[in-house]
Amino acid sequence: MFKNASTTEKGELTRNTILECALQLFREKGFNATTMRDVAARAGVALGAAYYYFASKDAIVMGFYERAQVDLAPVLDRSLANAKGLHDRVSAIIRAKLDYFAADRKLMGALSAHIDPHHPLSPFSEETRNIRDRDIGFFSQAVEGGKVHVPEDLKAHLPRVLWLYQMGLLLFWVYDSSPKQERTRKLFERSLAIVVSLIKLSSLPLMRPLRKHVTRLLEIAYGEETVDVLEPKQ
Amino acid sequence: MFKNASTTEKGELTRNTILECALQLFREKGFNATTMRDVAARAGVALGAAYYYFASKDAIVMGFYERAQVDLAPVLDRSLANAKGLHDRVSAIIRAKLDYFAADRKLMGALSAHIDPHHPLSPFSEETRNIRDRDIGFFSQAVEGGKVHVPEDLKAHLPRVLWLYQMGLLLFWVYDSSPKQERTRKLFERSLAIVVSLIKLSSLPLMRPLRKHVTRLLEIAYGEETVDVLEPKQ
DNA sequence: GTGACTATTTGAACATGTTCAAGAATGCCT
DNA sequence: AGGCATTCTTGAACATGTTCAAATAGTCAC
Repeated sequence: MFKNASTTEKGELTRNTILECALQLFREKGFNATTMRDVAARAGVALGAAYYYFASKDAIVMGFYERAQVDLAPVLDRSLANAKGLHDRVSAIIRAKLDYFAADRKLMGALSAHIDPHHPLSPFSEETRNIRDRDIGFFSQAVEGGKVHVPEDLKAHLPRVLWLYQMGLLLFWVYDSSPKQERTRKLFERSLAIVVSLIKLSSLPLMRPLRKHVTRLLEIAYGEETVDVLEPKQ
Repeated sequence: MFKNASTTEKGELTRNTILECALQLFREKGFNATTMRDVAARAGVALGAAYYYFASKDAIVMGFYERAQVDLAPVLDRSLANAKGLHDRVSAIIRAKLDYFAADRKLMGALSAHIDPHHPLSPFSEETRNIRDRDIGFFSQAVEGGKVHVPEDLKAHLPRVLWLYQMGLLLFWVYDSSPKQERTRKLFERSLAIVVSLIKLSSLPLMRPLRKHVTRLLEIAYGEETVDVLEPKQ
């Protein structure tokens, strides 16, 4: 998500300098209080250079996030390799992220402001699909190696549901003003226990009607309904 | 949520003129494409006058929302008076809102952008507590007159949960690009059926452990934990 | 009417995100 | 070396949200 892919080492160096200086300033003064003029000055370039490499102020944060995804991939692979059950695997993924982003919690708020799926920086947008799909991929792996039998109909949706669950948690965490975000920690522990229990219960024959309802709901929400759109209301 | 409460009829007139003209322009051109200079010009006042009455461009939308709450109150009272069961009562409340805001769906997006609870325009902020509590009050009424037995521990939280459910739905609706937001309609129907079923099931003895878990979770999320903060993990 | 005080209105100025035409630097080919 | 194309850099200018000192209008008491 940057404006001009540098084709030279010199350009790459300038881009990285701008990115690093911006992140420094964001951490020191906050995203909102840092101006692009501040960034350009610290990087020792002209204001226009910042815009040559980054489409907008927000896009700098996206640059950070994209790099984070690259950094995190090996960490997540390792975490998954070391965790056995579904609970531990999902927990490991989310913890790895909370740890990685701990020093930049405030900065994450600049990303979380983009709810509109049409905004290029939104977690739900077409432009960020690549990041999203890779992230969801880790949850797929968590489910696959989680030693819990998940019914096929739910299994198709579960990685994305877990991803949404994670996004909700991260959002709560970003704005959690409790000491060391302990509220998020507690919420995480308890909610994950419930989520995993519900997943385990989902294959019970007793749960089938509810499960059908829920998967149907997810299809609607994702805009991925199957052909029975004229199905009569039950 | 306006900056200067008008003490004169003249001031009140000017404020309303600015508000009406702004809303016109927001509907015609969209919130983002409308400038405060556009607003001032259409209202026939100076740019500074707009800021004398409204703290910011966003605050104009909040002015609209506050007025909507006033408009909606009698509608919601009537809707509740005409609906009998919990499902119908909650449905009536949410439908009334979807209907009222139908012509201004895009404009609602300007409000929904404020996730940060510390932002004065956020649905979760201290500044909007008054609006929030009144809205939650309607859900309390829906629960009270809904002819469903709700266990006491859950009952304390249910109006707020239903309010959150509604906010999620409205958010989905704001960004729903399907024809006539039919996806929202389907999601609403199905999800409300599930929500009401879960509420009905909540008083079963079988559900007590889960219910305890969930109410505990809600307490954490709201930052309203009771004294057993040192409770050992089970 | 005058003076004091308050409320309202004004528009130039400011702050900051963003744009863009022009110039400089670099690399390749003849 | 010169010419050309591409990339990078610049900073003035623009757009728009916002501020604020000064001017104007209105009210009340004397």
